Amino acid sequence: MNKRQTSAQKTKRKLITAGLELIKEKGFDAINVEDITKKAGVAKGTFYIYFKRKEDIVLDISRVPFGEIAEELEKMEGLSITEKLQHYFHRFMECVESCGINVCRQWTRDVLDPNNVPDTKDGQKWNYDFEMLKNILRDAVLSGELKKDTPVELLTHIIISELYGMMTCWCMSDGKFEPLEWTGQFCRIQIDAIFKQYLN
Amino acid sequence: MNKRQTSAQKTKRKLITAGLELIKEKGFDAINVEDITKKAGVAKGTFYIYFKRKEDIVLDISRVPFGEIAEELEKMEGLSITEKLQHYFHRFMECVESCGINVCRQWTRDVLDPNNVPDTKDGQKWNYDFEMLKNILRDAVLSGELKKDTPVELLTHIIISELYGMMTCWCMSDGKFEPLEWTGQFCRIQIDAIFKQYLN
DNA sequence: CCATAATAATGACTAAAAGTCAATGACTTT
DNA sequence: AAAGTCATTGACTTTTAGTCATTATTATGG
Repeated sequence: MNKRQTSAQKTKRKLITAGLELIKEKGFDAINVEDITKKAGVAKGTFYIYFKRKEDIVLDISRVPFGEIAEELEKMEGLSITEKLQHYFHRFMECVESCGINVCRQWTRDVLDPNNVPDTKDGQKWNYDFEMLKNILRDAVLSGELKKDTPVELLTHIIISELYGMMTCWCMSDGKFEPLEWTGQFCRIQIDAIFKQYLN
Repeated sequence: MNKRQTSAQKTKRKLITAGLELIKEKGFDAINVEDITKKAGVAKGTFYIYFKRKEDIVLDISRVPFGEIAEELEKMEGLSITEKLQHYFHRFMECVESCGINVCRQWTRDVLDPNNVPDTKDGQKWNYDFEMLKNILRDAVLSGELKKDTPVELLTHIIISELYGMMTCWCMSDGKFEPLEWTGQFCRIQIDAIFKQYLN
């Protein structure tokens, strides 16, 4: 990587860091693009080199922690499908907690309309949770862990629905409960109920 | 009700109708306040007599169908708690479908931050689903249908999380599945799993 | 090492639209 | 019928997202 690419990466990182801090503290609607660039120590126009629209920075902010979980899950070996999902739920809510309610709010707002989510370099929508979870379920079908007639696509939607449901509800309630307590108490039950009929 | 009040009510209804049609068709972000007032046949300023902010109209738009369900549920007699909730899930998704994806998207965006949700005349936040569901669960505890140590508040959050999870997921997937099929296939399972340990 | 090309960064500027408010006149009250 | 109330208006202000011609910096190649 040459000097130019390094400094460009550095600038983007400065924007993401500044954005994260400001959104966490004040909320997305309460700040403007210039607040972010001032905090990052760059000019306003620079923001639009790295992000097409103001909202787009939130996807990059959350891609850092949430992207890690997806990688973890893909690497994981020797666990049952339900154990894998329980782990995923737990880590997801850990990220929700660490990102904070304002970031989660705006993130959810963004992904509600996939047309507003820009493709990344590798041509995937941010919401690659979906493809990743679907692959894991499909593998479980192929390996015989799940029955052949398992409706993989629908089940994937249900898992996503559980994850984003928890997050949405947490935001709506203004953070009235502990995400991790929640997953601890109910994830197992929900996942077991969903998969019961499809486990071999 | 005198002539003034009647005409004011009529104007508000015109705005809500115009707003619903435009948002359904084009999406909330793609229209502006003047589009709505033009369609309703009033001046721009009139909008701000009835709604503090542009977003606020969406809450009134969705309050019509979703408010009805809450009333239905409160009136319902002679049903078990799980039957009541199944009915609620079903009706909720019926409303989701009839409102259409653009309205649901903006509605979800709005309620994600309760601070942005204005109180209604009766001093309640829009999200009175929560209070209503909590009351139903509390009644079930009092009547002995549910155990005394049922964590009513937490269970209410979980039900809300299931409802809004389905809706969020539907919006995220750009309407890739049928909400009613979904509830038909999975509601009973989810609700049974959640309540199993608390039923007497 | 210098000339030229390529790219990153700048910040003044434009455009769009949210939200305000003083003025108007239709309706209500006394 | 005079005074008062309140819904309505639309021109105006304000805010801010997003653009773009220009400048600064780094890479390239003869």
